[in-house]
Amino acid sequence: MLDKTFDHAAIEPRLYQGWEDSGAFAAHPEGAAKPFTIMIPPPNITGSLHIGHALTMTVQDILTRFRRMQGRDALWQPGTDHAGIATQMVVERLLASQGQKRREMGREAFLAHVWEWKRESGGTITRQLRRLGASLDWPRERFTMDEGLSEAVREVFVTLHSQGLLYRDKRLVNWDPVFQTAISDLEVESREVKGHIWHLRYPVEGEPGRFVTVATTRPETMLGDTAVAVHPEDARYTDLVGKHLVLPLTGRRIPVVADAYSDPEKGTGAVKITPAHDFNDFEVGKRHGLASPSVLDADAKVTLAEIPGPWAEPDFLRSLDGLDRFAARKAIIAKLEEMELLAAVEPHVNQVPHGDRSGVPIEPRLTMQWYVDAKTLAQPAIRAVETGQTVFVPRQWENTFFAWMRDIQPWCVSRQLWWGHQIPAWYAPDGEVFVAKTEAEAQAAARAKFGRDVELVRDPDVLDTWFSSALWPFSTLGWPQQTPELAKYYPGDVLVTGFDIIFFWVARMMMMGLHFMDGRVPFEKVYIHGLVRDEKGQKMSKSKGNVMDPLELIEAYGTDALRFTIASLTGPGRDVKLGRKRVEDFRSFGTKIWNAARFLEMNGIKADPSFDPASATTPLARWILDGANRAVAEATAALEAFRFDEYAAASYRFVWGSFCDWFLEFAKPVLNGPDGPAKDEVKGAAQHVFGTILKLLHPAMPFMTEALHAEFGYGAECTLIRAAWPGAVPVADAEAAREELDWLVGLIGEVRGVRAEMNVPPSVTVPLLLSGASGTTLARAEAWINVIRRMARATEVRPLDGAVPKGVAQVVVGETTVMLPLADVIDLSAERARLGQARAKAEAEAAKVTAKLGNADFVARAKEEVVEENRDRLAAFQAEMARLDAALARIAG
RNA sequence: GGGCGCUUAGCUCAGCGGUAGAGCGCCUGUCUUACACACAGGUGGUCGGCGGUUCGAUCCCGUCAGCGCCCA
Repeated sequence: MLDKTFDHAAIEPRLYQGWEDSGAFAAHPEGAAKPFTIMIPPPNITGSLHIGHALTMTVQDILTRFRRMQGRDALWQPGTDHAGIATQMVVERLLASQGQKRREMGREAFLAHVWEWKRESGGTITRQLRRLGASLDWPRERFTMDEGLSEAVREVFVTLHSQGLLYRDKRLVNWDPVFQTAISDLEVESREVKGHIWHLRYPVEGEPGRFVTVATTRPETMLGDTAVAVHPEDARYTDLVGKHLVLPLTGRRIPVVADAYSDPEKGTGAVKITPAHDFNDFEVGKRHGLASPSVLDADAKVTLAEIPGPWAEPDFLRSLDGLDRFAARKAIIAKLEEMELLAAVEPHVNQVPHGDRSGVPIEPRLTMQWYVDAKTLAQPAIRAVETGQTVFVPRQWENTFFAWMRDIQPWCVSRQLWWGHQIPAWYAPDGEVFVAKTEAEAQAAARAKFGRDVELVRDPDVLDTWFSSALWPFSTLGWPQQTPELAKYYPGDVLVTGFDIIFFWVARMMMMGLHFMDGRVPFEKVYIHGLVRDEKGQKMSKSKGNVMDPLELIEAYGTDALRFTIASLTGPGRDVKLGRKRVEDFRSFGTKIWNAARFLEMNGIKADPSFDPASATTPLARWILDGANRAVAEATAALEAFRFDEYAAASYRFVWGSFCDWFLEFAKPVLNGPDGPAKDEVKGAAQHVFGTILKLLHPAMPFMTEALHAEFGYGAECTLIRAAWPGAVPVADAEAAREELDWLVGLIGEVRGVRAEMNVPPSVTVPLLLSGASGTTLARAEAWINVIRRMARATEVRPLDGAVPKGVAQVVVGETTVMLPLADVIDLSAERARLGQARAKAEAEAAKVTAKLGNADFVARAKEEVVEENRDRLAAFQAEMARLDAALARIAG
């Protein structure tokens, strides 16, 4: 006996264990089945399951389970990401709380702590993915820093370097003063900050009393100014171009240069150029051959090292040495004001770049870093999307991808961190660099170069975390070894992710995949889903206090409820607004299925493989079998098209709206009746369709469906996951069955409607008298008498013979007028009003169609079938009006 | 400033050239022997505004407005 309710807390973990232990999630590279591959976006090892994971992983698991049931050799590749900065931050903080400092303990000891931390805490997210029911092939789990993936990283680094696509360069980078590392453009976010624009007066050399006023938002960098730029066509400054100014404080002579970068409309039209501390100024400096002294160090504190004396204000400059950039700003402004060189101060809202992890303003800093030539690698990736080798779903995201890729900048891949893949480059004492997979190879190269052994020092930096993530689609399959997995599962079928990492990850996988896998894309489709927001559409954040914990929802409502809710809300290109209430609502659907199962069980219905749908003879069996066929077709098409909302809706509609609301009710009289072929057929159809329902819903609701599958004997426990996805079964004369059942549903609906409107209590049952009924209708009424009695609260159904009884309510069903004698309860004027209303409605519709058909243009130009359809509709409305007129006439007297 | 998207019933959203739909909510009944996480019935919309294309526009085009996101 099934329990009264589905005990998710007890059943879900047991079934998951069962699947995992029986190898149900395993891919079979040795098998012949067509593969279906999804690479998990590797969660950070520092992470724990949040609601966004719940969305993306549910979507991936639905696809994986669906394709697996279709007979595909499904590989959903699991793994985690080492997450350089994030992890280093977490461990460093942990150590700090124990009074230990990273730099004091040294690199080796620190890394040992990180690995230790990973062993203890790194498995959190993978345990939580199991709670979500994710059918990942766990024995294949990879980690971006495991030995194999590290080998792939070295291989790629060395190969790109040898191809000239990876190089060292001294350029401006985004420097994060908190983490003391370079970060990529993508890790920088622009934030609005209220600040000021300061107007500084720089004296013109040799013309006492003459000044050029420059406007700047960063006065503290003026120590590093090496020019002032004006627009070449700015008449105000034409005579100054080529002359020199005397930079206050340092006393340095700096030229006035003409450069179109200076915007005459902005500020004063003259702009100070600080090549070492501003990306635009750096470009200007290159064009004019300017020096680029740095005036801020790794901590973003003032350094005088690159500002040679003699200085104009030596005491003041010395007081700045080692001062934080913002303190230096204050000091310099005060000093310039004192010197009467501050012309004006205006309030201003700045767009200030911030480190996305540290949250502090980043500092452009001139350093030597490793770069990947992204521009070159991007070209094949752009072409692959243009030609449809990789298709984004929804398509509009391709624009986002193109916009980024067509304007891509060199990718800075080195990071001044310890946790990550250490760069495989070694330096000789003279600075010569040797890039090699191992130190031995680097030594050999050095020996060949110098003719003797030299002492090599390895580059201390590590690679950007996204460097290894970019290789994920093939490194996880064993590359650079040519493994059977690599041969079978590359390229992947679909990559599922949010739009926020199209640049970070999708674009880079495309570049690396195409480059290292013989021009083959890493995945054929990219499905981009929305963000999870709260029920008001607000982004979830800890500070707003509106975060939802998926694990808490799972505990409260069960995994299936959460997953089905997510599927229902995941429409195309839309964010998912999720509230607790939504999950609670959709849990009802699971309960509904559970109760239907209990009903089947108490009627002795269980799996019966001997039942042949093609041999069904009763309209009821044929109708529900045909309905199941249609639901399967809709759901399958929806899943093929990544329409998770439609998949959920089609399943929901069929299960609740057809199977439970009508079929089970229609079946009750038969099931309560005598044993025999009719009962056997209803039971056969019921178990068959219920089996189909379990399969249909398994991708979205894996646990309850798997439990019921075993309970009803469709198969051993934990075998539904491998059951064949349902297809259409042959059903004889489905059309006729549909017509008959539609009539029945229509009749019951109409009778219920009129009874409710007339306020007839359910306890009052009345006969149904048929007027104008065809032979077919009379035969149907007789055949379904027990159903009609029960569902339409009727005592009997018979043709009207003789006079119309006093006080009837009437409804039109097709050609028939159904009369309900309600002498005691009927309100004649209300009934007249009701019929009048129905007639008015039919008349209004008829008028609309008449007008349409009266339009010569419409008849001449519209498609023939549309015209025909409207003629049919007009006839139907007119017939209905006639019957309603007759009904009104009957009660008139 | 550039780009993308959204605006349909009280709420959340489907539909996207030819009868406006769903779920939830709300209202009215009902503990009808699977289910009150239920059953039955009902209420509710000039499909953001204005133009255009078309025999016909919620749907296509233009424009305006509001909202959201991305990039500068």
